Amino acid sequence: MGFSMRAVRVETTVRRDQIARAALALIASRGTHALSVAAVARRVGLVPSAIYRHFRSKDEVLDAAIAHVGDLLLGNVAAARAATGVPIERLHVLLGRHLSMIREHGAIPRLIFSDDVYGGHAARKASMLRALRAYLDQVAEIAREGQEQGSVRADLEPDTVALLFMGLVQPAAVLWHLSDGRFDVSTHAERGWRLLSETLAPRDAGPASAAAPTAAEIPRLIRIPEDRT
Amino acid sequence: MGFSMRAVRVETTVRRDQIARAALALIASRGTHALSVAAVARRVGLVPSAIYRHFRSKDEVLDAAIAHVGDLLLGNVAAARAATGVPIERLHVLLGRHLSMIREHGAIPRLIFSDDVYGGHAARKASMLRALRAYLDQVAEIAREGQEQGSVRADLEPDTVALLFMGLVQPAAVLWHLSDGRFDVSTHAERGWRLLSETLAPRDAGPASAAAPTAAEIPRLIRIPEDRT
DNA sequence: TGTACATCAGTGAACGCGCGTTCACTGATGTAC
DNA sequence: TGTACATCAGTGAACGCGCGTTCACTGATGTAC
Repeated sequence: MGFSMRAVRVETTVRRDQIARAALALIASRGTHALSVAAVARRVGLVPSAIYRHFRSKDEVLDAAIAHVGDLLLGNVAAARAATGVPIERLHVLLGRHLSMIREHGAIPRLIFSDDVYGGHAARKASMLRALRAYLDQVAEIAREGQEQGSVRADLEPDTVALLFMGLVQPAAVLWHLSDGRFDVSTHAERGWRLLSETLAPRDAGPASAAAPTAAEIPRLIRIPEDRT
Repeated sequence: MGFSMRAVRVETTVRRDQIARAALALIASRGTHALSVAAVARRVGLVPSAIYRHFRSKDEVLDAAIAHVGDLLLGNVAAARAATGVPIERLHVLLGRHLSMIREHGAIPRLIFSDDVYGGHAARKASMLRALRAYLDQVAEIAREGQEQGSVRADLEPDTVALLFMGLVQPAAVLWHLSDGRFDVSTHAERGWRLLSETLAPRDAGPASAAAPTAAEIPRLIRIPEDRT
């Protein structure tokens, strides 16, 4: 332990990936201020200055970690799609995967809210927003599929469904983290899901609300106008 | 501008409050890593070392800011209670207040997720959890009042209602921040609220779900076991 | 197949900056007599 | 009412530490001939 040995040379495409993963793991376990170049290097088995062979700055390492988060989220959607063809069940599977992702990589919410994202360059904030939006769009898309086949109320705006879905996950994540894992995420998720799926299901008899607008006349909510930069 | 002048002497109880507010304002506008002793001092009109006449460390300043957040949240509940006596309307008013609080003091979510809270002493994490829990308890209490007078479904666990309420606010906060205010919070909130209030309302005819457990047999969700420290 | 050279990942020492904190001091406000 | 002293908020210089980044170097891998 602790003795030094020259690390084996690895090509930069592989190292970049290792470094991004190490950065994300560090944030997950100890927060973004634990994300030092030295810590990342140690985790990968390199000396701090070696990081600069693969990234131009610490900022770029963070950007790579953020991109990795986006990949993980979309990977969950793909898995949920593969698991079942029934839209409602897809959402249920996705919920479960998202929650267990939080239990493992606590990183996501910490990254989203971290000062490094907010305070950083506008470009980084935008790429985080893009990743989140892509995820929400996927959830909305599943809701839309449900509407087409009649298992989801037609008067709901898919984007609203996506946001409610996100609202099922986020508070759970906050409490879980703050309580050091003592908050019972799965029980909350089950109860929340029961209510959400109940809300999504079409009413058995008659229109739910006479004045409910149709999907067509509701402007999109998640489509945020692009930044002018 | 920029010339120096000895600050007028103010007693420490007042200064402590000024400093806590300044710290929160700084976090709100520029994130927790903008919370330097120097920045806080400048904002209050003091020299950095003067902070140490009122707090033993930067950590204590942060603790004071967190306590202030708790006060703001509970203040919103009191205002909602004062505004109307109808439980459902109270929740609606509270939602509106909470959202405009986010628009002004972006600080809350940033603080909750900040590394300073997570990475800091367990005591700080615990006090943040306590503040949040107190708020959720208040929301649950309002839901319970609604159940007593029959305007909220009796088969819902009040704590679940509180978490769903929080779930209405949080994603909105995230998107609002990431999009630099371009995400339409109030539209999302209105749609989400319409669905939530619909979900809370008792079904007109018959039991919503035959197997739905009664409130009495559901263990409390938000009552997280105390830490053993 | 062998030799010479270019490429590029890894190393460790050194730098400079920001920031939290300490400390001896100043001077105004409040209190004791 | 006046004088002497204690208290305590405010000051500015200085410290030490952590950390991102640079740079000249090493040495293994790949390529040209």
